[in-house]
Amino acid sequence: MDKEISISGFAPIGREGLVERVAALLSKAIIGGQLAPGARLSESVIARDLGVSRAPVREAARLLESSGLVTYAPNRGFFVRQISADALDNLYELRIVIETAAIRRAIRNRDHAVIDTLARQIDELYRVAGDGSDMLTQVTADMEFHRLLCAGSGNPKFLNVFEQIAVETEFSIMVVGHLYDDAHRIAETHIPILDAIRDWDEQRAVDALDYHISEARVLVTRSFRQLEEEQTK
Amino acid sequence: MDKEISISGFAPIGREGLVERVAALLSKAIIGGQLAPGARLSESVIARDLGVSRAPVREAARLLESSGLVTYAPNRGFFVRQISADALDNLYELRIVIETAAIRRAIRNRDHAVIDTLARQIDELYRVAGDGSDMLTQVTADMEFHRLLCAGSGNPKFLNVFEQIAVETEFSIMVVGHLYDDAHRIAETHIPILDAIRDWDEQRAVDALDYHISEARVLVTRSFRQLEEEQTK
DNA sequence: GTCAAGTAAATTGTCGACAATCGGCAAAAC
DNA sequence: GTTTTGCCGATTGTCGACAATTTACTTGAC
Repeated sequence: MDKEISISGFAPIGREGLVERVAALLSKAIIGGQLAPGARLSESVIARDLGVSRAPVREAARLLESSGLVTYAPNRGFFVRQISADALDNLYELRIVIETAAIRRAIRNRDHAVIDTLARQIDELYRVAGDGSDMLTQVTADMEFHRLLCAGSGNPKFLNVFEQIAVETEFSIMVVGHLYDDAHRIAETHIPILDAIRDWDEQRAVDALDYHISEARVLVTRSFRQLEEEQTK
Repeated sequence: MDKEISISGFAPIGREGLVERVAALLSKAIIGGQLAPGARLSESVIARDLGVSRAPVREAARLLESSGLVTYAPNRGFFVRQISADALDNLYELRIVIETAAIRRAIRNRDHAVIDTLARQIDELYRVAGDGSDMLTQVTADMEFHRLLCAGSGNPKFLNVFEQIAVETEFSIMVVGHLYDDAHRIAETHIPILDAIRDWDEQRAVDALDYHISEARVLVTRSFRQLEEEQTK
C-alpha cells in the first residue's frame, strides 16, 4: 500500500503510471476540499511539490478537465471548476435520465447477479454509516451503488457517462457537506429501488430511482443556492 | 466609440492553440479514413510530419482519447479505435436515451428559436444533398441537426454527452460509407421530428426521433456486422 | 523447423530549458 | 481624475534530449 503524499509534501512518488498518480492526487485534493473552487492549478508549483516535471502534471490536468473537475483557459492555465447551482441542477437531471435508462435495461436483462451486487453494496452503505467513517468514504459508497446500477445495464456507454458525472457529483456533495448527517436514512432510501428490481417491476424501479435522485437533487441544489447567496452578499 | 479592430478579420489559425490544431488534423484524418482503425499513432512520425514537437501531439492524442476516437495503452501508445458492431449498437441506444430526453425538455421550453434553427438546418441538409457535396459534409450536416436538438434542450449537460458520442457516430458512419446514397431521403426523415416539435407534441416528437435514430441504428449496425464477418473469414 | 533467450532498434515516458504570452503596476498623456 | 501606454514579473507553450520500456530481430539450442 502506497504511502499517502500530501500536495505540499516532499516524497517523490513512484515511477509507474505517473500521470494517473498525479491525476488521482489532484482529484483527491479537489474533492477533499484542499483546493478551493476557482483556485489556480499552477503547473510549476504542483510539479515541484510532487517532485516531478511539468509534463505529467499537464497531462494529468487534461485528464481532470475531461472529467469535469478543472477548467482550462488557453495561455492562462487550469483552474478548479466552480460549479453553480444551475449546473448542478442540470447534472442531476442528466443523472436521472441516464440512471433510469440503465435500470430499465438492467431489469429487462433479468440478471440475478446484479441484485446480489446491489444488495451487498447496500450492506456496505449501512456499514460505513455506522462505523463513523469520514464523509468521503460515505459519498464514495453511495455513488458506488449507482455505479453498479449503471454497470448492471449491460451497456458500457451508460457506465461511461455515469463515470463522468459521478466525479462532479461527488465533488458537489463534498462541498455541501452536511448531507450525510443522517447516513442511515440515506442508506435506507436505496432499499425501495432494490426491492423493485427484485420484483422485476420496471416502472416501480424507475419511480423509486427517480424519487431517490430527485430528493438529493433538491437538497444539493438548495444548499448550493444558499452558498451562492452567502458569497454574493 | 469602439474602433473595433478585428484586423482583417481573424487570426484563428495563428492564435488557436497548437494542440487544438493537431487534434483537429488527426481527427479529420481518422474520420476521413486516412488512418485505419487499429493503426498506431506514432508520436514521432506525426510530430515530424506536422513540423512540431511530440508534446503537443501527445496532448492532442489525449484529447482525442477523451472523445473516443483513439485508445491509449500505457507504454505502448495511441491507436485508432476499433469500433465493434456491439459497441455501435450500445452507442445508438445511448443516443436514443439522450436525444429523446433532450427533445422532451426542448418542447417543454416552448422556445420558438429552436424551431427556426432546426428548420434552417433541414434546408441545409437538402442543400448538401443536392449539390453533390462529399459524404463527410453530409454526415456533418446530419449530425448538426441532432446537435442543435440537444442544444435546444437548454441543458448543456445533454449537449456535452452528445458531443462525445457524436464524434464516434460520425466516425462509424464514414466507415460504413454508402448510407448516404440517397441523401434526399435522409433529409426527409428529419421532417416529422420538426413537425412534432412545431405542434409541441412531446410524445409524437419522441416517437419520431426514436424511429429516426433506430432506423439508422439498424442500418449502421447491420453494415458493421457484415464488415466484421468479411474480416474474420 | 520450432522455440527460447538475448540483444538491438524503435517508441514512449519524463525531464530541464527556452520562447511566447498574460496580468499587474507605474508612469505619462489627455 | 481618468485613460492609455510601456515595462516587468510570472506563468504557460513548446522544444530537444535522455531514460525507461516495449517490440523486433538475431542467434543459438533442441
